[in-house]
Amino acid sequence: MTVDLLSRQKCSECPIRHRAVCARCSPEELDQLERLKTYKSFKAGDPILWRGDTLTYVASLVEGVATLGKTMEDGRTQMVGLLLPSDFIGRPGRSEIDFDVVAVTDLTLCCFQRKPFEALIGSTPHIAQRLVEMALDELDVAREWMLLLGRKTAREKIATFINMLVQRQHLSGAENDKRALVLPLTQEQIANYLGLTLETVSRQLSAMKKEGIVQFSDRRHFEVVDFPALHMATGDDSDGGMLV
Amino acid sequence: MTVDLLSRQKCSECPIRHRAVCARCSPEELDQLERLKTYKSFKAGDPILWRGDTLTYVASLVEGVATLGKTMEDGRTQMVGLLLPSDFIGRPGRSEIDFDVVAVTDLTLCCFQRKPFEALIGSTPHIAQRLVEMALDELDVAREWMLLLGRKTAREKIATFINMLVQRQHLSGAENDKRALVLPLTQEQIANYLGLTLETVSRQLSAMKKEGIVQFSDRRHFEVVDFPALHMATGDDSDGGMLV
DNA sequence: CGCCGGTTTGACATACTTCAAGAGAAGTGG
DNA sequence: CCACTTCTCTTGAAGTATGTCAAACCGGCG
Repeated sequence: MTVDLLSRQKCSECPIRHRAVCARCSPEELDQLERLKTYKSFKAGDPILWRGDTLTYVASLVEGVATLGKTMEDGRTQMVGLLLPSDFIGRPGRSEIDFDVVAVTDLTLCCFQRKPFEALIGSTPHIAQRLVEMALDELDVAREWMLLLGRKTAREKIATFINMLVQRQHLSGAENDKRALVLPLTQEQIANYLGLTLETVSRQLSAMKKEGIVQFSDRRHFEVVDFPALHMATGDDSDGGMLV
Repeated sequence: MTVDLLSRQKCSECPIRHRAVCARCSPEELDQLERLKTYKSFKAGDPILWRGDTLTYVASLVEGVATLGKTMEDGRTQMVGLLLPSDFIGRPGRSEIDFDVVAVTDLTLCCFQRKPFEALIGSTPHIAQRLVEMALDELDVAREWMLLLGRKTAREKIATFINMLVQRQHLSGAENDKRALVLPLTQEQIANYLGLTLETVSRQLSAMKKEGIVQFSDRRHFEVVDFPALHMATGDDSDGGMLV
């Protein structure tokens, strides 16, 4: 369920200020955005957008986790993107969205009406530039995932997935203990992300626990014990980046 | 092997004029591009760019077919994109490319030095806009393909692939007989595109021939005989778009 | 003609799925 | 605070789509 918050936080204090679409904006440009924006909140499990919905607004994910997914008629589903804070939802230029966006945790969006936002793109090149950049980054990620989906084994998929979590979590400056990781997804969701069944995910995770590569404190929190082994298991670059 | 052609064709007579990055350009903007561009030709099988190469130029594919691919150390490879005329190669803002680009047929590129091109993006919004649009389109395609790679059966993959060929070939206004199709890839390449082995591709194609869904005239030319059955076999929207 | 890349076909192997049952957590309501 | 339901995860046994290995074929091309 949507909750519209009236309170508009200052963009300058926004946690995703330097990574979102607005990253490159000058103070004046930021002012324009600030007048346009609204916050919306969603509870874990809430659908944010359904495939085929008219896209009246676009948004930056401020806090929380969401998934992009596609579902076939018989129920098979494939997650095609994992949205973390600073990621962008929606596409200027298209009025319809082509997949489902679902809140995985409680989350809040920074929304802009699509039309005015599109106008802004035309007039402020900093946003357009950043948008191209973000789209191309996502494209790289999507292509990396195509390799994973098409060619990697179950074990490699899991290892790659964990490795990605590690990197994205570090990147976003969440400076908790370097090794403590939050797993926002259920195993069924992981399965949908990796093109596997939940049973296979469970079995592979158990195996990696038993082998001492990862260790779970509870269902949602774990840490990587053996990084080299994890890298090894991804199937990527056999040497990989030396330890963090 | 690269051949640099000196002759600069008029942009206004270019076959991909209205679909490539330059689609939206005004005559004056086109002039600027015209001064910047060079043509390069490649023979079938030539590598155009290797993963890790420095990206000194970006380009539009004018004629021919190329593939984007990723290869793992042990040789497994996954094609992550199929480039047809008007598609764009390279990404402004990044100096390195993250996958291999290979010419499948003889082809010609319309190249721009990356630096001047990036400058142009800053100054002419029409190019930036078109670039966002194209990047987001590619992203949609990539995500559709993720569903295919992660969840579809071999048969659904093949059917979807053929269906895509049909649509792209029609779209690009090549007005030969509506049903006659050119298959630019070998079965091994198709396999790499679909996350299968060549044997599976061969078997599924044979099956579809036997069932009278498609028909081959020679190794590279075929036609779809039974469109409804083809749609059915893709696993998408069971009704699908009524016949063309 | 004989080679060579691409394709076909068969027999066999296996990684992953499917089906099924049970055990923990975790939320819900009295 | 304790039953009761509902998720989520675990583990096993059996099935299957697809991969692997191997041989033969086919059409071009030098």
